[in-house]
Amino acid sequence: MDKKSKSLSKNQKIVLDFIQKNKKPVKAYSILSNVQKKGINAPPQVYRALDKLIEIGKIHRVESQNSFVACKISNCDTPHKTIFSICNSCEIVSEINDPKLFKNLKDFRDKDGTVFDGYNLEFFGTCKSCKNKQIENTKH
Amino acid sequence: MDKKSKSLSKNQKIVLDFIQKNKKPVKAYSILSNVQKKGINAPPQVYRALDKLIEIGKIHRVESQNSFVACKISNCDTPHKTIFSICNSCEIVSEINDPKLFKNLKDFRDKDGTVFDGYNLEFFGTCKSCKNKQIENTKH
DNA sequence: AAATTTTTGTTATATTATAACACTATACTC
DNA sequence: GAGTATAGTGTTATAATATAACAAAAATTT
Ligand SMILES: [Zn+2]
Ligand SMILES: [Zn+2]
Ligand SMILES: [Zn+2]
Ligand SMILES: [Zn+2]
Repeated sequence: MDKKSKSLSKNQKIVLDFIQKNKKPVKAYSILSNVQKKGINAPPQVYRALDKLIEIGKIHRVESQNSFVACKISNCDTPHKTIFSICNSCEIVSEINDPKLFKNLKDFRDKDGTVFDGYNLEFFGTCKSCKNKQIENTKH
Repeated sequence: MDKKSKSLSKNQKIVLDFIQKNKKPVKAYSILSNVQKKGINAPPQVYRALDKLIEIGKIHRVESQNSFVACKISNCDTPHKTIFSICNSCEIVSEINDPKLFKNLKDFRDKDGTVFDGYNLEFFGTCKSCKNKQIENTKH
């Protein structure tokens, strides 16, 4: 029985459910205030659930934002092998599923020949929607 | 006159000097406590200097550690194009200078064709020194 | 020298995350 | 199924990281 098929605890379900409902990444204290009606009262309850959900790969942490987002890649059952694109303007985050890039990163060795267990890659730019808005604004 | 050749202010010099003296990344409040004797009294003074030093590429932020490290790549004059290897055990950080990987990341486009301004890549593993220590320990 | 921009110093506060402890639920083992 | 180990819960307090806001000084530009 692998990690993924183990059933989640009550708090883990509540937190995961809230993260999955959001298109954008969410912050820990935003999660907290949104799930208080479900009986989660304090930060440690949220952070514990987050830790577990990250460990089993259901969510990822967006390091540059201190935020958390649901995994969008069905077979992403491990944590710490993540690639995101992040819009500098609207802060929307997309998980990137690019086989060639995966391979490049998986095969990477440093000068010593050290193999790495995991990685996190975050690309920064302006998303299509924000770019269009900027063009709109310069027209007027 | 490019950003790099502009001379640094007093506080910027103090903070950069301290970061460069350290082999490992340093935390903001560790910087603060270590430079108080030089007349830097409060967090904003440190964070402002850090922001500027990051902007001009003299230092980088290690996102997964909330820490700051001097740039080790002479021609790394832009921020936000960074690759690090990080030891899970001793937390030592090395900036990676790998032309092939640079090219892969520079050339990456998402499905939309969006071009990215920058990226941050952090590899996680066990450094050679820590791996050797682990082997030592299993011997006894 | 006046105006603008950058940097400084300071106080207060916001945001993010964990320590510690007592207790409960679930899973595992014999 | 009783005993035991493991994982999860609830709670309070506090640690660690980062920024807002404002007034003053210094450096740079015009
Ligand atoms: Zn994923
Ligand atoms: Zn956007
Ligand atoms: Zn660098
Ligand atoms: Zn190490």
